Amino acid sequence: MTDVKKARGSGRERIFRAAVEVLMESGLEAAQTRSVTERAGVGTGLLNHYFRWPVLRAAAWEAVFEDAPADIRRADEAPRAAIGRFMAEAFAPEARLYWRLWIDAERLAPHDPPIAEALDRIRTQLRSALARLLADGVSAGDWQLPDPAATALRLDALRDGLAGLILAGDPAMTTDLARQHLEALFAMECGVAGGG
Amino acid sequence: MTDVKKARGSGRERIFRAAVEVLMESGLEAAQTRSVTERAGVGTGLLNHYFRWPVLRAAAWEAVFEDAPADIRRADEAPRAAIGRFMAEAFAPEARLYWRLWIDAERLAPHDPPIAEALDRIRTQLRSALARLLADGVSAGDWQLPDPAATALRLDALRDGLAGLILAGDPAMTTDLARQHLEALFAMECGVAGGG
DNA sequence: AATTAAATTGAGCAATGGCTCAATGAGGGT
DNA sequence: ACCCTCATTGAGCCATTGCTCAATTTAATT
Repeated sequence: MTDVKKARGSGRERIFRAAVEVLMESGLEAAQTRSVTERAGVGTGLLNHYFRWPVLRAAAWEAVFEDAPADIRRADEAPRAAIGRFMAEAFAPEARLYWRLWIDAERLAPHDPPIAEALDRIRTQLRSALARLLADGVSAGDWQLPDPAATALRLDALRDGLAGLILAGDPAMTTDLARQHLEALFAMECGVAGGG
Repeated sequence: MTDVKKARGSGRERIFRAAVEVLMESGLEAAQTRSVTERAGVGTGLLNHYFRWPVLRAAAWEAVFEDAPADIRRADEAPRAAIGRFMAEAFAPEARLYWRLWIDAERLAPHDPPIAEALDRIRTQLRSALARLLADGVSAGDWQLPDPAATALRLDALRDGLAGLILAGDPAMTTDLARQHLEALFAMECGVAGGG
């Protein structure tokens, strides 16, 4: 070994943390074992000693999204404030990394069981957190929704679709416009007449 | 050469047609040059003599979607009928192949210029065809929409998102449910109160 | 037939990327 | 010291895949 280990912890932990970092930088598909071992400062063999790449990759992916469901509605946050944040953060520049990871996971899921399982877990949690938030807003009288769970699913799916357009470089789609469309859907869901 | 050429035409044409077939069977990412030459019944060198793989792949992809924009609204079809078809066909089993090709293209576009250009062309045509259909329905008094173009974009994006959920194997999403959500959006866009 | 150009072939190149494995190092227990 | 176990290394294996290129066949022209 050279001398200075940048990161603390055992090789196993360092590899896992490095995997998370590499995923955030490169996305799911471009990420490679060599980038991970390089960043962790370990030999290539150690990664394969502790992990299988598809499993490590899925675990690191899940770690990235671990806190997301709880962040839908923060402690003591009013439903209105949480929805405001949801809209504001949905297409914020800082979210780009997460869109890419998310859409990569959707693409890989059919051929990558570990990713499919992780995606299912996080998606279920995210969607029920959003549905709960919407239902709480109804209880609080902030808005009306006939079926909060269905609305959550549509908001989720529309956000996915809009994020996909931005990532795919659709020249007619900007982050601002995407946010407006998402807000338009929410307004319609609440019974306000549709608009552009 | 063996003897019986399955397909007519020059090697160049046979390769192109084989590429289209392989795309439909394998999707954009799984498709390989060897599958194409094998199916075309030609040597591997011939493909590279006439094409560069990324270019051929994008051209074949575009050929698959070539007729789609015109098929949004068929000749002498009433707007109501066309929208009905749009909803019915959006998640039909026969459409699965196209969803996969579409979503593959969105994924590849950032790193694959030929695909990006083809995707842009088809997307623009599809979206304006849908917007025109929606506007015609307004003119015909079939429905009311404050901004048909914006509605077209939202229908487009929601369909993308829902198709992505199905393809990614979301256990909570079925083709029927997806159609209902898409129809729910259209109803809300037209001013009918939202529902699940 | 001879000549030229175009079509066609397929073994093999080169780069990629996950993973193996024999070797080495580092403690812990006796 | 001796042994045993676990951590660690990294050169190299192996499969994949787009693509090259020298050689061959086919076709048209004179």
